Amino acid sequence: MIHEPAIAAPPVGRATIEDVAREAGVSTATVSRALRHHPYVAESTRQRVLSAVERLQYVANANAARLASGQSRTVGMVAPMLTSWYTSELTVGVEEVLTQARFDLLIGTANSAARERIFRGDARFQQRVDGVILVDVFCGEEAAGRLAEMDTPVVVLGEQLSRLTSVSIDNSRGARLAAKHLLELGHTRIALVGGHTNLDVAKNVPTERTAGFRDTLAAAGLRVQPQYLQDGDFTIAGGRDAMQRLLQLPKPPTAVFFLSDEMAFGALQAVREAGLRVGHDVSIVGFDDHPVAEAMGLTTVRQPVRDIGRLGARLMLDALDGYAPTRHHPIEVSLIERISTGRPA
Amino acid sequence: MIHEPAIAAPPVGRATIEDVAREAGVSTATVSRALRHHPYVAESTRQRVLSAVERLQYVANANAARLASGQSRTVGMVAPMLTSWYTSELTVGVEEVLTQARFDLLIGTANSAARERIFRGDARFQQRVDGVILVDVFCGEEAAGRLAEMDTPVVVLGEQLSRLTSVSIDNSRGARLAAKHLLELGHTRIALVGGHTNLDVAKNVPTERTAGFRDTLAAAGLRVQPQYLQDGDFTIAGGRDAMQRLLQLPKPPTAVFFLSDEMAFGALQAVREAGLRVGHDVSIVGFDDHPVAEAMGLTTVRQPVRDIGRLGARLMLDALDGYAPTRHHPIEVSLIERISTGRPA
DNA sequence: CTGAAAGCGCTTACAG
DNA sequence: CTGAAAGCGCTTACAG
Repeated sequence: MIHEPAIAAPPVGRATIEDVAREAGVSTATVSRALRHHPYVAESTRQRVLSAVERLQYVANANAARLASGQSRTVGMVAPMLTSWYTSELTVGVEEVLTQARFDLLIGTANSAARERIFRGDARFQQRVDGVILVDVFCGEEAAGRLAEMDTPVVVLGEQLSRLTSVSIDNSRGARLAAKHLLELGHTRIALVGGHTNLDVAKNVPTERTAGFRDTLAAAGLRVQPQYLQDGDFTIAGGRDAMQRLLQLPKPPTAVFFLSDEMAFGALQAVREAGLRVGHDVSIVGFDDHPVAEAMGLTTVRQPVRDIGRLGARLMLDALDGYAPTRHHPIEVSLIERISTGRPA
Repeated sequence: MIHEPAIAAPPVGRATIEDVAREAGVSTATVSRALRHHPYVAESTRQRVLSAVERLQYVANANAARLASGQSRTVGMVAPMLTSWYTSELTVGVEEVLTQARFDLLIGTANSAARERIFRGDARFQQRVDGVILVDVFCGEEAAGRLAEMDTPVVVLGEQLSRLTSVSIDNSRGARLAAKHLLELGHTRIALVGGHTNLDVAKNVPTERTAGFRDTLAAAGLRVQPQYLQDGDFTIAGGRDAMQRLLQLPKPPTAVFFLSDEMAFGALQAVREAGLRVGHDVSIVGFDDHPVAEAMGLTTVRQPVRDIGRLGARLMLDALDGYAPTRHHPIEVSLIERISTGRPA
């Protein structure tokens, strides 16, 4: 025996805009307008719609909305080394702002092939997104010019380009702060550990930091001796190896500036393994203010990575709103003094 | 003077399925089938469609596809403390697998209100996703039973629940490995630093680890003295404070087990600040194998967090494919010996 | 301020 | 194996 339901069954699955329209006694067009804060909707009508929405637990189907409006409400982000601390942190900031504005984030890795295509204006990526955030892609002014021509807004993070909206720290200034700190402590035998081999794209980062550091030393009449220049590969292990090489020198440096905190972490370990005391026998300065840096007592140049991501996302939203003066947004760095630096022994 | 284009202008914007159909001389239905590896499409037809797709640089509009098929191709993930290392790492693993399968990931924070709603089967979240991955939500068997009744598949990460598909390490076993290691080194004055205040939800983690650790000590006729039990808040700073308290004891422990690497990082610093040597005066064991642990020389219980995320995502995809035997998937932990542990002085 | 209707670009029974 | 056509759930000129 089959039972007929006594009354019409409630709609299975989620309520649609039509259910809301019926419930509120208006058309679907009005529901759509009321929900998107369209002007020219009578306040009383809006209230009726809102209460129907509440009763029905209505949530608009994003796919339908996007299809109908032709807006994907999605921002693409292209970055190298997705799993690095830096990129994760940036992503968290971007995601935070985007999510709040009900935008989706589509993440792509920037291997060289992918980058090529973006710069050529390949449709595949652009078609799916309303705008693109480029992280540490370092394409140069020429490619940037082409990107500026596209109808898809572009925001660049980590580099300054004259024709694109961009957000980045002043790498040179950060390095100068580090140099100044070491000079003030009285160091003269100063080493610098950077890295190039591991960086497919972001070559300007080591270049700018190295230049800034040298400038400040030069102004004090000092220079980095060739044997005090080491490649640390921008990895923990590389930093450790570089530090070991420095310690084995006949006349080791009394202070070392590492272009990233992770390299400095490796160095702290190397110093300890050598039975020396950090901040005493050797002073160490990093760059980043990695979450673990405080616990390690590492003096470092702090860059607010998550804030950079947040600002980048906000600029993208502005651009999508049509309000987008193309300009560069510099972000402040600062020196955080901890126990890894001290006067030379 | 206005120039008429000599030939029809190429379609502005992206190619649609209709353009492809025209180009290939078939219907849109056939294009759709050919592209989704539908059986019953003649090989020659498929080839023609594929080459038209290539020529037109066609990419299907995901919004339209999702709307038409009724599948969101989106998986929701709910986790506490989105910015913690653990959650980020897990997310990377989940995202990796999902992206590969062309699924989107929608992330939500599991504050208590949000969790409440999920367990009540609130439609808002579920409506937008095909399935939900719950991270460290620790809802208990009762709520899990309700979740199991839903038509939306659920995968739980970090806890074992009888009626849900789940992935987690054996916390007790990890702690036992740590205890065994310290016992074998000859330690008897052993402390344990856990934390409860900072953990809104994942209370079973400290509980299970603590129990496992005590069991192994008990089997050796030892126990953790009350003054050797400290709360480290599961933060770096908390670990440091806890270590300082332990070192100030009239008879400090010779070894300390920290229930997380981050707490252990803080402890390493405290030991160094006290002028003592890690692995010599005090042995320290962590839990996680955080990316920085190796550089710190920290002996720890390794859990493959990213792998857990990957497996969780794969199980979700299986469930969405209809192949989903509900069961628990245990993940192996292992002890990584480094220089932070040694024989008691 | 509001509604009827077309349309966004796909997918999928249904019929052949 | 393939096509015509309906339909997914919205948005948006257009007309009132």
